[in-house]
Amino acid sequence: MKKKQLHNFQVRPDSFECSVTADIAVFGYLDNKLKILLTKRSVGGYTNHWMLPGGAMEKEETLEGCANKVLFSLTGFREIHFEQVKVYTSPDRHPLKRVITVSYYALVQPENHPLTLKSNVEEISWFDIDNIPEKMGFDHRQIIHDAHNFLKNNLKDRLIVGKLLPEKFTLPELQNLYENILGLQLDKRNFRKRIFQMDILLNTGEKKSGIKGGPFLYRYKNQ
Amino acid sequence: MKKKQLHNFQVRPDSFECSVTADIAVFGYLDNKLKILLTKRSVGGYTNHWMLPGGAMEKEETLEGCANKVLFSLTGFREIHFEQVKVYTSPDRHPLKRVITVSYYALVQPENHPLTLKSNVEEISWFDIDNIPEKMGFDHRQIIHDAHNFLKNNLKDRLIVGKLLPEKFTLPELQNLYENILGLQLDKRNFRKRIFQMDILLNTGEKKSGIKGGPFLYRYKNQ
DNA sequence: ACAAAAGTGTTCAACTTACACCCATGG
DNA sequence: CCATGGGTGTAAGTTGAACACTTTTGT
Repeated sequence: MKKKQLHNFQVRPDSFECSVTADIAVFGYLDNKLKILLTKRSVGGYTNHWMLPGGAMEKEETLEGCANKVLFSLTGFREIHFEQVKVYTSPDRHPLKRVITVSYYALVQPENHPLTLKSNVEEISWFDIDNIPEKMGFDHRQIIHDAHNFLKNNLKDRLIVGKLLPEKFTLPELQNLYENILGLQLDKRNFRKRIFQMDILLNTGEKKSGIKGGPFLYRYKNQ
Repeated sequence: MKKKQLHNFQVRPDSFECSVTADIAVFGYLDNKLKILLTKRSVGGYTNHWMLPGGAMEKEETLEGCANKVLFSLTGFREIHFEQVKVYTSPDRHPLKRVITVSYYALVQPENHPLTLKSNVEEISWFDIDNIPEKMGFDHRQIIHDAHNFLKNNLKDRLIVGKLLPEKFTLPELQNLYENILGLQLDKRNFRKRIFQMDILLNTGEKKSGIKGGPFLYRYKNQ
């Protein structure tokens, strides 16, 4: 006779276990477009699908540590700052076994992070955020959507987009980045006013050449 | 010879697994104070410590499902709305084994949810949010702190505090609730203006008796 | 009738939005 | 020299903050 399970949800040695992965939505800004970094893997499930870089947490690491390790391993990117976005726990989200995933987002400058093919990666590429592949592995389309929303919301209060631009950039470049993230047009004068009020930029005095109008180059204050 | 692990973080059948729990920060509003619901368990680790209601996810359920089940089992509360707050993955956060937890927050009216001692619960009680026990189980002190911040931030844009009040309430009661969550004093007239602008309240025409001044009772619009 | 709490408007400052022209540079 | 994009200011509307007295009810 099957023993009726007591309603005791304390963790016991034999509590159910599953694998845990970190999936990282790396955003970049390239060709005046907000991009997201996707890979095709040469091993595992979904080998023919684009997916976010991600991988399984191991015994002695935090998920943040895992995210760092995995991202380095799949892309070579190092010392990237992450933030948690959301947990996905649908029982059938992974074809092989029960796996829950935590999504992170990160911002990088593609110029400083050239793409190289590391082992187990078949393809790696930046995709326009509003033009990602139709069929993606797992629930990564949803994860990207949620991460993009998270980024939009963060843009409003905190100001975390420095990482997406090279050290020196022009104000129109910064404005275009904002417009890309938010998906809307901003007024040039009002945008500049807001940015200057924040008092976070330093005019280097240099002008960017090759562009009509001769825009000044700025960089973020502090270090 | 130990086989060197390839840097392949794909999920495999033998990928590391751990238990996953949901911990729920249930907020209530009682005696004009914002409270959080804590339990002492009669089984498992930390039996002498207050802790958040929570428990382990099982094979065929989502974490949200788990949170619902666990909360019902430990408190009898049903059909509560949750939102994810954060994931905690420190390898040594649980004394028995590797366990990661996802925290949720929920809002209830204590009047509608009388506390009863369910099985495996030794004590259950509402605690003032700014006067929680010194020693708590696991990292629950941190989790409560993060959940409270989450609630504060949510209060600013979305308006999700209806669940903390009885169906009919006075504006001073609502204001006191806001002040409790935010931890600051608000101007009566400005508060009323803001709330009325939102156009979410309906004046029932009734007055609450037993209180000098004879305040009107309001309720949220729609259903 | 007195004490306690509810209810009510206005002013000022700060911020947000809309809007048009001149200047610098590249071709 | 002309086309392209960069840079600048002001006025109107909106929002947020400060502030005191009258009305209602309980005791």
